[in-house]
Amino acid sequence: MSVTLKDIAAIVGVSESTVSRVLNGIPRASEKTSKRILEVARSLKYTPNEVARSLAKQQTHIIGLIISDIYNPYFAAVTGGIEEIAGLYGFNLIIATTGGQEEEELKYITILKEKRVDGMIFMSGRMPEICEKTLIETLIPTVVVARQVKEEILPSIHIDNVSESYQAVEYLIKLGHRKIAMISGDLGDIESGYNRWLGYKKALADYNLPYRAELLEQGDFRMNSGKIAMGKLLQQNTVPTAVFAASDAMGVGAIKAAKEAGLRIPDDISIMGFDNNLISRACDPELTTIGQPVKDLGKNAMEILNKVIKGEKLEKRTYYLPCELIIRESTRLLI
Amino acid sequence: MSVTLKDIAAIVGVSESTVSRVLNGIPRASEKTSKRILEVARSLKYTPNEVARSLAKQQTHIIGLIISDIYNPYFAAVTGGIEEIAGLYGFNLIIATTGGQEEEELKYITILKEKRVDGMIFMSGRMPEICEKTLIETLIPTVVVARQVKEEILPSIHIDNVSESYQAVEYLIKLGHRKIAMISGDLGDIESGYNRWLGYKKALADYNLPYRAELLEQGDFRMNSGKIAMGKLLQQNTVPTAVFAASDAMGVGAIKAAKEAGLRIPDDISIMGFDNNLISRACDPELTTIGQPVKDLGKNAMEILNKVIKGEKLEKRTYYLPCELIIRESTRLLI
DNA sequence: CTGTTAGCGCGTTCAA
DNA sequence: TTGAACGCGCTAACAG
Repeated sequence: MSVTLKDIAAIVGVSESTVSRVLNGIPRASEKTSKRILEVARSLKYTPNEVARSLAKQQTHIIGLIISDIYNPYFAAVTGGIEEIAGLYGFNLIIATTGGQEEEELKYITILKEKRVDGMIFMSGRMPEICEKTLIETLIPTVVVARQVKEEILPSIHIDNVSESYQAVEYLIKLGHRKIAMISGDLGDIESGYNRWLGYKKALADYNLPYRAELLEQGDFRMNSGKIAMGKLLQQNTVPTAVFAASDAMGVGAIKAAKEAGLRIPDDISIMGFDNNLISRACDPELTTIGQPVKDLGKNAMEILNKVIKGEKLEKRTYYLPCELIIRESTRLLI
Repeated sequence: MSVTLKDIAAIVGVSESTVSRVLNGIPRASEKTSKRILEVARSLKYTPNEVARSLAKQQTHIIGLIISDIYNPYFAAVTGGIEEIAGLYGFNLIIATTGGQEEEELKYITILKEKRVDGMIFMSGRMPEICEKTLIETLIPTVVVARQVKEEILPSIHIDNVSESYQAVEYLIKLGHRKIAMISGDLGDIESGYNRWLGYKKALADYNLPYRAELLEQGDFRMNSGKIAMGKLLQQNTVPTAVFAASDAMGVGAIKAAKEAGLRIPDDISIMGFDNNLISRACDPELTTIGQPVKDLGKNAMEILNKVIKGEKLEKRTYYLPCELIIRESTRLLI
């Protein structure tokens, strides 16, 4: 097939190990043979066989990423962040998409283990117990992204929805708003629903603003529900001067409704949306952003994973994305 | 480390080769030992070492994907398509993003060769000669996506921009439109610019509609340029009843301008955009689509690559995505 | 400074 | 039906 160490050794008239050392830049071989070896290697277009090397060194320099869906821009962004940092540390990325199906997830955990990846990152909508158990059993360094883990064994990283939502609302308050409405998602969704609402409530409390039930509308994170919710908000007595939506999609919906009602944005009303990276960037590339982009979630995950692989001790098992705010100013979302 | 064939062999009291055969389902070994081997393997949670297997069999079951940017939903979609089909054939995907930089591209071609991937898919904004040359030299089965290749060596697959643009315009014509404007991209861009414009022109000609220079405006594929272009189109004498934009982003921009001018869509004017998957889906998940999704580009690429890997002969070197139309009806893009 | 030897874990003849 | 032996390509420990 392709040229090997042996071939080079034969031509130069030395042993394989000498060639290996020279090619790996290991301490001083005699300059003469060293030079000759490099020459021959180049002229033969020698390409080291990483598979053989992996077998010998028991490490593949490959990270396995288990993800539910790459079409989703949110996941794509995180994936990009992971790849970026992985490259920095000399890792390549194998991606495995599961469609969020447990069966597929288990299948890929096995495949990645067979491939002897150096580490894994698991990011899915849910974190089935069986998957967590299987991941732990592989003994392969693994980091879980954005899901609460049962056991405190696998390190995980999350977006701190409470704190970020808090800061978004705080931002509005500091702009002078007093009547701030919220379009939340399903409050049964602990992270994106309940916790974002919690942050909203906390911010109001801390700034001594009354929490008014009529200023809360629930949606389903999708655009149309935001539009409907906004419609309701506009029809009641206390019309808000600002609205905070739990997803950017709902934020866009809210903008739609507001404009249809003849309101100007942001002159008449400010609308802010929690960035899920689904819409904002696509709709307006010029959009100003505050805080860190979603891809940092991936970057951080990979940084943590790298530490685990290197055997460094982690300060904690549960990390939160150390960011200010992942939102965009709705005023720029105008279409 | 982990349990190997040898371990199992020792316990059962047979040779490694027997274990290997049984575990690989190779012809009949005596049922008794066979069963015992499987038992032991399971109880020891034996996981075959794919790295060793790769070395022995000289195939890794890995496909390398070289891509400029995973954040771009267009590339993400193609990637998803590739992964989907790759999985079907038992391949895993290593992704390498290059930011479109030649240097990085060359670097990754080398890395993937070292990793002895079974095949590669190259998809970038451009196709530098040096990259093409390097790809060919690797002797690894490779398929190029969406770029014209110099040599007729590497098989490639493209979107047929002329034909699709033609069909988009034809669609509008069949809806009864006679004054159809086009917002093109940079005509210096052969594929997305010139060819889409060409399809537009051809369709008009085939249906005996006059080509009017004043109905053509150029943009830069981005939303804002579409808005500006639309503004100009609306200020002249012959106001079009339909507009075809060379990108969905420009289509959205056109919609913006039209609405600001007080036009209702699609009642007053129809707007259609060439789908680049950048905006449409994000802005309106309910959007009706015509034709095949972008991800099919990836699917097809992987199907072709698989044939090459299997050693099947290809009927041709240059493929076109066998689709009708990759567009979306602008009327649903309304925001 | 360099060669020898011994793996890494598995697949695959070729005999037995 | 099964086992022994060798090879895949490279690394690493130990002599020399």
